[in-house]
Amino acid sequence: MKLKHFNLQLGCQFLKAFSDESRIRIVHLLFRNKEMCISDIELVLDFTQTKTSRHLIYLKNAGLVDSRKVDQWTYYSVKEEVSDFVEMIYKYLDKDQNLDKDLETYKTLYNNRELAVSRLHSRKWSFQD
Amino acid sequence: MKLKHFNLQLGCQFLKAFSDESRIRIVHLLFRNKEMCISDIELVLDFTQTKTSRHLIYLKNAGLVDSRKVDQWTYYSVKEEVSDFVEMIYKYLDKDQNLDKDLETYKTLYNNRELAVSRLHSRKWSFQD
DNA sequence: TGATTATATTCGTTAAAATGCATCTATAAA
DNA sequence: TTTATAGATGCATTTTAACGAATATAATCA
Repeated sequence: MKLKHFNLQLGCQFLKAFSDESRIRIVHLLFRNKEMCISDIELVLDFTQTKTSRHLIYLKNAGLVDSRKVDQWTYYSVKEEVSDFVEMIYKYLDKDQNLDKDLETYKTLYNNRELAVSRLHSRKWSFQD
Repeated sequence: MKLKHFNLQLGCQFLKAFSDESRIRIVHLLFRNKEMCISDIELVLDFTQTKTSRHLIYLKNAGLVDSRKVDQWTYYSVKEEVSDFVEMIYKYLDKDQNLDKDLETYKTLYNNRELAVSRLHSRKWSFQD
């Protein structure tokens, strides 16, 4: 954690963000896959668009994630300043298999090129060629 | 953490327990002072009786604390099986000074013999003598 | 036994959180 | 320019959480 002004309220805010199972699963995906857009998270976790978008905005307001816009997609990622905190949390939560299943689902969809990020990555390849 | 069956739901339950500032302060006191009764926690944190009792029952149901009855007092303590988890949490939260203030308040009241636990301890001394 | 003290619980209120449906906006593609 | 897609948001609903006041219970003490 490289946060300059850490206090009880902020810690409480972070922990509140992790008090919801949906958000735990979302942040886990972001943490393992670097960045993801709303529609891909929807697909992997089988959440509605509203639910997914709202949780990501919540996480952004809580100071846990960043976002960047690429064409019509908004890619979210875990903020660098809180990566220590997030890593600490998942050191414990990772013992659960359901989180692994989410990663498996992600991989399958990614390999089948059903995710928006697949296209982003192949675009990167063509830039590199 | 020496929990045999740790899973996402349990982790979520633990984190939910820490999503409330009052509970963060309560568990902090228990963690640092080994065990405390409701009335002492009330005094130190300036909480009402109802509020204090309910949060402790919440924490007990969540599997984070144990309780033992001594005369008319109920002493609560952090469960041994989750002490690793709790320690991890406070490794981050301890950066906040407000938690220190609570400990100071405890010490002052303790030294002034205004806490029920003071009497419990002096009873222990007399047993040892 | 009656009074006191510590804690739990019942009842009711208020606030916050989670979520869906429908809609709006922005961007890209046809 | 129309159409399609991604994402945000307004509105409404349901659930959950936090909390106080009053009361019940249990144990101690005079």
